[in-house]
Amino acid sequence: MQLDARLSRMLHILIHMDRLDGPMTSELAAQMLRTNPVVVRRTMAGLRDAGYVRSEKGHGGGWTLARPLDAIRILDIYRAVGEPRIFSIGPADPDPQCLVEQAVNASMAAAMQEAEAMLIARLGQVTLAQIAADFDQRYAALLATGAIEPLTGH
Amino acid sequence: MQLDARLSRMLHILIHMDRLDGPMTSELAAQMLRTNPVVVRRTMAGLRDAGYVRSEKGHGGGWTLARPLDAIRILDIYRAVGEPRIFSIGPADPDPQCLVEQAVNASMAAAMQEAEAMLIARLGQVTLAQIAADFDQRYAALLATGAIEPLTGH
DNA sequence: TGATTTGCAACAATTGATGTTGCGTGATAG
DNA sequence: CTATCACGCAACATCAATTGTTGCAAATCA
Repeated sequence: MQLDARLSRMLHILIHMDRLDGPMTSELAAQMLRTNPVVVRRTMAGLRDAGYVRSEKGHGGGWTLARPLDAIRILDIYRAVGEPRIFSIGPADPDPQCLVEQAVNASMAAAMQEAEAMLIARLGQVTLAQIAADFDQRYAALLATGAIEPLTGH
Repeated sequence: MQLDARLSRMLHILIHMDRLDGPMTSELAAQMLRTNPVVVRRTMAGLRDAGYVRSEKGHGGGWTLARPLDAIRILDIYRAVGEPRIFSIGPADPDPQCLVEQAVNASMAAAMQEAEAMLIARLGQVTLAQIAADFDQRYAALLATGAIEPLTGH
């Protein structure tokens, strides 16, 4: 498998959702993510169960934010999508008989747990509102250069 | 794919190689790793090219260490196996047009680069001799409990 | 009633490490 | 000199998890 993009995709969609008035359909989200509405529903299901978004069926239905962006941290979404595996490297056998292999695993696990703890801590410090603010800056900067027109979607 | 165990496997085998007098055949290494000699040769090829091991063909041939364990860091082996991808999570599109997605990517990349830098730093601080010393402690501890007999392979 | 939209199950596609087979090459023993 | 051993390498199969896709049921609203 290549990279697991579920977290990135959800962050992306949630910020768009915040800027949209009215619910966002899975169809629209899928277009933004260049994927399939089913993939959107499947991934978003975790966010709904965790209370970060709501879904409505039928006419005028779709997805809406259940909390403001400043009340959602990246870490919250990471957990809501099921805390996917962070590392693609790891031990051959997590609980080996061989004492050499046990020593190798212990050494690697210590280093990786430290790195993981740092990453988790970082994800807990950044809110989606901060990412949205970064977007606003990028948008304003592009406007200033004349590279894009005001009000032409992002 | 599940976990990429090439680094762990090579660390494991290199320490065994150090404790063995005479070359280690790919066949023996494969038994230790519960895999195939071809997998061993394929993965070990990088270590040979980087100068950490030597390989000899024919009768009495096999693999031997080219440096003492205290002159090999985990980081060296990580690089010798081709610096495999560390994270299994990542952006949907590494260079998106969408400014929202750019902001998301920037935020995630910053956190992940910090974690990666910490991991790399840790891997650069641990030598294989240190892991071997940890093994020796585990071995002595098991001997003391009477759980194993002296000189019965590990 | 019909159109819209989510919910969900089932299955195919994709990707990269890993597993496997086969053959060539070099080295050593006898 | 021949047989055996062991690496080198190419080619292909296997596996696992996300992603992609199809189909159908259920709910909502005009």
